[in-house]
Amino acid sequence: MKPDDWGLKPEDRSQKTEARRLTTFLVDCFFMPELPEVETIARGLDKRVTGDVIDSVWLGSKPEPLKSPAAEIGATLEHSRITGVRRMGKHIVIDLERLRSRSNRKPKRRATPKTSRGKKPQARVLAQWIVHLGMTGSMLVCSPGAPVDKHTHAIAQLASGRELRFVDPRRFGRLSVSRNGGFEAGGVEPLDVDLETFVRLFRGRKTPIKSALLNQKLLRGVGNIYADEALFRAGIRPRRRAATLTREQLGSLYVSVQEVLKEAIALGGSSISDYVDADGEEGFFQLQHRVYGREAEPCLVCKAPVKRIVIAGRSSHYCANCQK
DNA sequence: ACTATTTCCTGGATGC
DNA sequence: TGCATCCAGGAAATAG
Repeated sequence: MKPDDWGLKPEDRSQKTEARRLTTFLVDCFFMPELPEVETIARGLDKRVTGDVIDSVWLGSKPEPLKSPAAEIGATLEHSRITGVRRMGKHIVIDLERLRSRSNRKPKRRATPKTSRGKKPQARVLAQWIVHLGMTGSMLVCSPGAPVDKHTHAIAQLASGRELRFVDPRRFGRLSVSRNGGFEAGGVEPLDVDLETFVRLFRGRKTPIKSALLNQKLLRGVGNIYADEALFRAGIRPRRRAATLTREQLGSLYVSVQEVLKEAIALGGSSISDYVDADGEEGFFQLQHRVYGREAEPCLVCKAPVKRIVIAGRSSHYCANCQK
């Protein structure tokens, strides 16, 4: 898109705006992982690594990405079979089934806990590997020979001969394990929640609706981009206090949030197949943003310039004409 | 109990 | 050319 297409003279745009647009574009290239991206990545991983066994684990020396003690992560992941990969909020949850180690198998120790004795023949010790991608994190399924990125923080060697790698240059991502498989993400799933529960989330809240949408303890999975997009579609300004929204507006927001997320998942799902492969990083189609990153560009509905303000330290984009 | 603000972290772009 | 500064983001920590 060239300046001419926007109907604006180049001198109308400040250099700062230009720089910000460029930055937003670059951020886009990283595919900031919000709910739809994480969903797509989790599905891709599920297809690739479910059934495989983690033989051994290497963890990097940088402490930030590790939320659980390194020793605990290692002990939990090694000798575990991956039974599935799914998404909870913005978290990737890798379900694990602990396998008895070789040394334990020899003495034929009784593996069945007393509580379930007689019900099931073999004990299934469940655990979970929880991954949060932060801003720039990625989970790659690689061949062992693939060059190791310098920002690699964890490598799980799989019995199939492949490796599952966690790479994150900015180290906002987090790794942790849940030894009993009881990870709780907090908040409700935007795509599962019913309208009544959704409406109740915002009752009596004085905080701007944008902040409430970003609060993972209320709704989990919505990030800065999809919050802006959902509010635009619902015709609600990001600074509106949550409690002041009418029931009708909340209903509209409910629909918009689900619409935006579902559309993004559909787009991701159709093109993500190679994203998690180190060699096949083709990226994936993204939902056409209507306001996010479009400061000073004409609103796609009314042509008024899109505004940018800062809420809770995050840039927020909206059309002052279409959103009330 | 809520809400608002600050902090962490890097790489790429800009400013002087 | 180079060095300092800014900026993006999620969530935990801190302050009010």
